[in-house]
Amino acid sequence: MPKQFVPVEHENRISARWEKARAFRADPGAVLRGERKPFSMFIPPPNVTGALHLGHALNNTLQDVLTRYHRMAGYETLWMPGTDHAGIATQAVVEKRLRKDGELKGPLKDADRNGGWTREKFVTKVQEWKDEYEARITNQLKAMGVSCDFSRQRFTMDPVCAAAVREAFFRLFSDGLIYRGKRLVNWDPALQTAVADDECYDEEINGNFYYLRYPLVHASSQDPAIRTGGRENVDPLPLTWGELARRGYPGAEQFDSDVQAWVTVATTRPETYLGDTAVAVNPHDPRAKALRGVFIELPVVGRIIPIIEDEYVVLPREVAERLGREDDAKDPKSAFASGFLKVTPAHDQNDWELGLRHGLAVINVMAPDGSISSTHGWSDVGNATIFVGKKREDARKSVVKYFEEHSIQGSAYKLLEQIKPYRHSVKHSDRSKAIVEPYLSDQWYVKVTDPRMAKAANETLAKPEALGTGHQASGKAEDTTHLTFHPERYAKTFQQWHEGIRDWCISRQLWWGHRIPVWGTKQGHQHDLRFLMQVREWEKAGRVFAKFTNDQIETDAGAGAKFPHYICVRSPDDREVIAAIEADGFTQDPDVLDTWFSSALWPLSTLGWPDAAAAEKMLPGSQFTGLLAAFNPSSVLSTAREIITLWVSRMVMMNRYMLPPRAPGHFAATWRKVIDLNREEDFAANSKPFGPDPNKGPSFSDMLMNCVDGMSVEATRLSDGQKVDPSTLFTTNTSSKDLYEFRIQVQSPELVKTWQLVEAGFEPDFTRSSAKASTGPVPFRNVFVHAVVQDGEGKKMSKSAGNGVDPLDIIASHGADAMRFTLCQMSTQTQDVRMPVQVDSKTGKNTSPKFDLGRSFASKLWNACRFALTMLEGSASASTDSTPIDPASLSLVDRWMLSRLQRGIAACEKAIHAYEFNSYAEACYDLLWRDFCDFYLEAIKPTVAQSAEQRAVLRNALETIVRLLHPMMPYVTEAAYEKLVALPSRSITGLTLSSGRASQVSDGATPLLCVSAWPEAKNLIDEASEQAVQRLRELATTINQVRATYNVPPKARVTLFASENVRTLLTHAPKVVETLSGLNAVEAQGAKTPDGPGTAKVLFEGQELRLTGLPQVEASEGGSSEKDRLSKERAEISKKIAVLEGRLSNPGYIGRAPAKLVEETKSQLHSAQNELKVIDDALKALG
RNA sequence: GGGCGAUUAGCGCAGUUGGCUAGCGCGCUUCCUUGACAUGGAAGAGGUCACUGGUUCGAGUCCAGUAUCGCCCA
Repeated sequence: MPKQFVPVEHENRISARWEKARAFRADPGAVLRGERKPFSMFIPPPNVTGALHLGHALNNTLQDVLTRYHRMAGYETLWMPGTDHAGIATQAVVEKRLRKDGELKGPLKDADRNGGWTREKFVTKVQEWKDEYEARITNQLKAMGVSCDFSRQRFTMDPVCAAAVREAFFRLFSDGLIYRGKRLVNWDPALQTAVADDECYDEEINGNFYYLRYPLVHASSQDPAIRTGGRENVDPLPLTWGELARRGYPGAEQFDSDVQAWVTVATTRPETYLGDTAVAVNPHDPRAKALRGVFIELPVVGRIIPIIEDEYVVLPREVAERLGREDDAKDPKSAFASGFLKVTPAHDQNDWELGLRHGLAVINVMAPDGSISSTHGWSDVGNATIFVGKKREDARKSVVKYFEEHSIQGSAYKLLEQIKPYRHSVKHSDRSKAIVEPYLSDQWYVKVTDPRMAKAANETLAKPEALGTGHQASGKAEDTTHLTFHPERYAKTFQQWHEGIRDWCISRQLWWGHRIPVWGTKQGHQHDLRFLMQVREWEKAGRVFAKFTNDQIETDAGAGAKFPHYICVRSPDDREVIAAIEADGFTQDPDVLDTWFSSALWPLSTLGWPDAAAAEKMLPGSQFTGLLAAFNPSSVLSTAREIITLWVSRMVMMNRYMLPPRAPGHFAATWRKVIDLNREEDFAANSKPFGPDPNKGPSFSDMLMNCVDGMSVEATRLSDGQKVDPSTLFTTNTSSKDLYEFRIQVQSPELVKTWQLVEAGFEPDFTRSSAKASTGPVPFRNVFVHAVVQDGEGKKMSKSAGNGVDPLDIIASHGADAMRFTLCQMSTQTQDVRMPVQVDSKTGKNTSPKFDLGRSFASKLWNACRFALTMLEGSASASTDSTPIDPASLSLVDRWMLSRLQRGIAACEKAIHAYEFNSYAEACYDLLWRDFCDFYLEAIKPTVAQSAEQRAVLRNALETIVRLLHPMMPYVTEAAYEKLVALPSRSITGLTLSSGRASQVSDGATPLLCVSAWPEAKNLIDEASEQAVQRLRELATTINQVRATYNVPPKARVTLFASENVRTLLTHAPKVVETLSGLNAVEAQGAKTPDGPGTAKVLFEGQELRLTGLPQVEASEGGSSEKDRLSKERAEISKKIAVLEGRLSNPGYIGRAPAKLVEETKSQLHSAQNELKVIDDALKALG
């Protein structure tokens, strides 16, 4: 074996072995035939926007630990890999790259200015980017050593995923859960698309509060102009300060009574005043009463708008204080507030809501690029054309300038009262960095506020008492509708998210993504009646779903109904429908779906939903059959905190909505298949028996004729929808030949193996409408939320901050195992973990000293193997005995080692089941380093060459440790296993190291560890041995302390004079302490025990032993350092005695503490007092 | 604004139903290139467990409040 473990010499080679053996390929049949329990996970698909970072490395390491552990523990494991198309992010980076290369000029979607970029051409370009990064990400994952089933890798825009998106959209649309809505959205004026909240970030900017004076006028609320926001036929009369004073307006007297009065609004965005449709005042404001029924004439625009009262308006601080409203006065905004709020429903979220409450008009004054525009919903422009066409920033300057240069009519009061600097946080778009504009636009929404969505998601948190946890063996009723969070507290985040959820805007004005499968017409389109009747027919056949604002199409359409129509087309391949509706003037919606729409379907689409057979046709050579039944619900989802709201929620809603409820047991309750009895092969195939054993299984027709218990079968003739008695089919009666849909209802899943249904071509029934309730399974039973990796200062790692660490750099410098061990080791239950970042002076790359720990640990394992191998190889021929060794026949240290192994196995299992990865790492560390290397290897050195039994224990112990470590450190353990497995072995009763599936799943070389079994131990715990070894190690430490005190050279041997009691202990472990503490002999203590220079007293368990053969140092020197040591020890013991005495003198303690504890305290005190006495004697002897 | 987390040795962190004389790794000091491993070994220094109260025989641990830092959602 080479002296060092050099990761690069093994990693690729071992990866290739795994790949060749197809070691990570999941077999749904093994689950559905009941051979193995399933363990499945869906990878949170990384964005193809960029390469993986350390956060990914952490998450994927933890997932791999879970996967590899369960694979070894005998589960059929599927870890589904894949990537996400990340619509807006990827489009933005590709646009940026094209601009940088000079290939793209002007706005992408502006055909006249973009240099000939069409949608198709651009998508091809993005596809290239995606291919590049998908490959890069896959390579990174493989370099990390993860055991994904790469043969099933998916991409959210591949044909299989696209089919799922299409079907899900169609169903939601048909069920009324997708609608078109006009709302304020976060608008990115640079990319010209709606963006989600999570695609925005807040950043503080230096802005201003502008104080604008709005002149008051008389008007009537009956005036149509006010309701519509127009100004026609209105000739408003100015309202003067004199009038306001008479109305009781505080402070009105200080102005000339014949001057037109005004109110001052404070705003950070003066340019939006063009779209104001009201001014709001707090009803508690003393000025509010006097303003009732008063109107405002917007300068330049001339629009007449009302003054409304709403509690939302912040009171100015001095007003709030005068009113005694302390909470209001504390609001930092109150320092800037004028008490009057301009209301622009089309350009501010809060104003939008105010507008809804007060029924205000909504006037959009901007174009999609953020410039002021009179063609996007603004008609009463008046004299404000001077602002039209200006960009937001320019418009702001112009408006301010105008207000500064103009005054209230007939007075010297400027329209601009003042400007105050104001620092405030503003939403920016993640992708373009542009300031987000709240923008009124038509978008598609999923009605997640419907109980079938949000409520159904929250219902998963209520844990049914009777059901077990997710991983229980089948046979009992299994819980498929409950979700458990780890750590538990995140359930609250999940729950509160759904309680406050708003409908989900799913349309994005992008080119990269799933095109929305809806065709629409413009308002006023004239339809042909016969065409509309045809649409109805297609709708009945499930090929389209049409939405009309009025459902009376037969009558209205003929009269040329004037409302927008939308038609959702179910299949992208339905050329007939698409051609017909396009001929009628329908065009497909240009927008694409939010990326999360396809991500939400990830647990479905990756498993071939909705149609496994169709998916297999799309990808020749692929296998989707049975995947969904076997692996959904999956076992656990491992993800980051912010993902709970973004992704977890949506997957839960979709899975529950789209999938049929599960039968008690594990699989679907209803199974469906369409058979064409016209076709000879269908008839023949389905008349035969089926199942894993063609000779034994019930025949298909038996099943159909209700001959199998626990099932009921119904058949429907598709041509006319008639129910048919299944027992009349599959005869030679030619009249029965037709297309039939068979539905099998499984009542007792134990009686019929799901696999038989799958093999017979049945699928869980996904066609049944789920419109009434969501009762389907959760997509995963557990959600594990991992910590966020930060840098040493607690800052988020990011490229721009330059504090990111690239996993590939760490793999190159330390090895994948070292990285993985370190990540596990630091993965605690807290929210954040810190990773101090340093720049490597040699490579200039970011790294962290934390990874040294992992490298040392891998190295330790390698060297332990090397030593063990020299011991085992040298004497390999000595024993060919194959009978298991009885642990009782073994030596003390061997029994101790076995006992530690059993505890180590249990500790690892407990930690992994609890998602406590740091505990798992720690358990491995202690077992390998502290127990196996520090003690066991040292302890057996004198005897192992002579003892075949001890060599067997050594080999078994090492192999156990290698197996325990494998999920965390797959490469070094696999490499070590290659060496170990070549040696003959002899088993030990109670310790099982099974070869698992290594004989079936192989690359033809030595058996692979990754498909071998997790170690099992029983009846190996040996308290007595553990106690004895504890004593031995303490004795060795004590002697070493004395040696250090007297500066005994390491090679020098000393002699121990010990009591009978101690010598008995030592004989149980011959030469162990001798080796650990450099003793040349152990003698009986007695009258002849040497004393004086060259000797020292050793205090052990309250006894005084003696060491001789120490260097003849100056008595004073050795004595004084020994005195220092003893004094210190005395102080500690005294302190301990004080504590223990204090405790025992407390009557409450004696009375209330458990008796066992009190006894323990007493004996502790006793031995402490004993030790103190010995120390005092020793000190006295030293003078 | 709502929710959550953190605060323990110079640094990074454990400490899961209260029993602790508070541990681990790195770093630091002294010594050792002993035959698996210097990516190692032996010995050692270093802490009022953020603060203030409370519950309890007993609090790093439970409760209330304060401070600081951070995250998520608005």
